Amino acid sequence: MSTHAVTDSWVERAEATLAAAGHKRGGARRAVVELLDGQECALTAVEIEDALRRERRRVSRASVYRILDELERLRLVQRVETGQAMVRYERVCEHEDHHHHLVCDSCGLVMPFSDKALERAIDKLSERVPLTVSEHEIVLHGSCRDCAA
Amino acid sequence: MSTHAVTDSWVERAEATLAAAGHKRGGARRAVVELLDGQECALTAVEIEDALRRERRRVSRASVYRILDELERLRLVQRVETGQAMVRYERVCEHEDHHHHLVCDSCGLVMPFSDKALERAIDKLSERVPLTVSEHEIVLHGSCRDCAA
DNA sequence: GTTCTTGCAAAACCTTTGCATTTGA
DNA sequence: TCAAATGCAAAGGTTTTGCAAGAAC
Repeated sequence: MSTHAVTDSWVERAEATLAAAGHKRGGARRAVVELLDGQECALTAVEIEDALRRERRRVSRASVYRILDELERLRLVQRVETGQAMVRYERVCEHEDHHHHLVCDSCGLVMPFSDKALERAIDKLSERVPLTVSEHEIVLHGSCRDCAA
Repeated sequence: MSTHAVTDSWVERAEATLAAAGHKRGGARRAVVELLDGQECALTAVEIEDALRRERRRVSRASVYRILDELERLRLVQRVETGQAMVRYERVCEHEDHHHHLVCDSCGLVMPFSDKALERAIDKLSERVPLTVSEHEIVLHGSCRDCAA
């Protein structure tokens, strides 16, 4: 659903956006950006730190948070609130289809899904509401197949 | 949109459900339940504590959390995740129309909204997804009228 | 050389837990 | 009398911040 041919386009956009915003390059940020680019779904800061440690690219937790914060400000990543105490983050791809999340409340599994009818309903609705809507987030909670069994 | 004629029905249902679950009555819980019943939208634990202090019904923060936790377990209240660091809680009314939330990212204002087409889209979608869906949450982010001006 | 980046440790913040006391049935 | 409810203080877990050293431009 996400990483097809153009593996590096989001990374490239991220680098360009960061440079345009006056940032210098740094190893920690590069590691986080590259990791996020390879993910199908949203990760927590701790998961990011652990994944990087596993690939021997240790980055301090404070840096992970600072980097995510900056990427979010530049709209390169977005937060995903799943009601699981820790915030999750995932890259934002222009042109690629927008997805939302399914959360298994029993084991914590998070999966992406997308639905055109839902997006249409949201778009129409967004025009009739007392808010200039910039983003929306939809989370479905329940039991995944393993847990429901 | 919410509190019309039957002001006390949710409070009564809450009392009955709590009693049926083997709970005794207590002043702190009664204060929280009555406060929630008068709200149009979701509050955080701290907001609840402050509101109760203002009406001279001081309840310790630990009790507020314990009470909300129990009310949530009994499905009398539900959590609302708005991406604002603190979890919000609001009462759950059967038969009353289900609503979702608009969040102003600049001032933090939270408003309810509801939309039939959106609910239909969610219901249909819920059948086609690899999760037995029990709940869903929709949050629209943007700028409220005051902040967009 | 100046500014951004990073790590470490400490702080801040929200939420939960342990324990002793009070209260309800 | 027994179980539940409550307050207080302490602990837990996530996220943020201060500061100094290092890297980029």
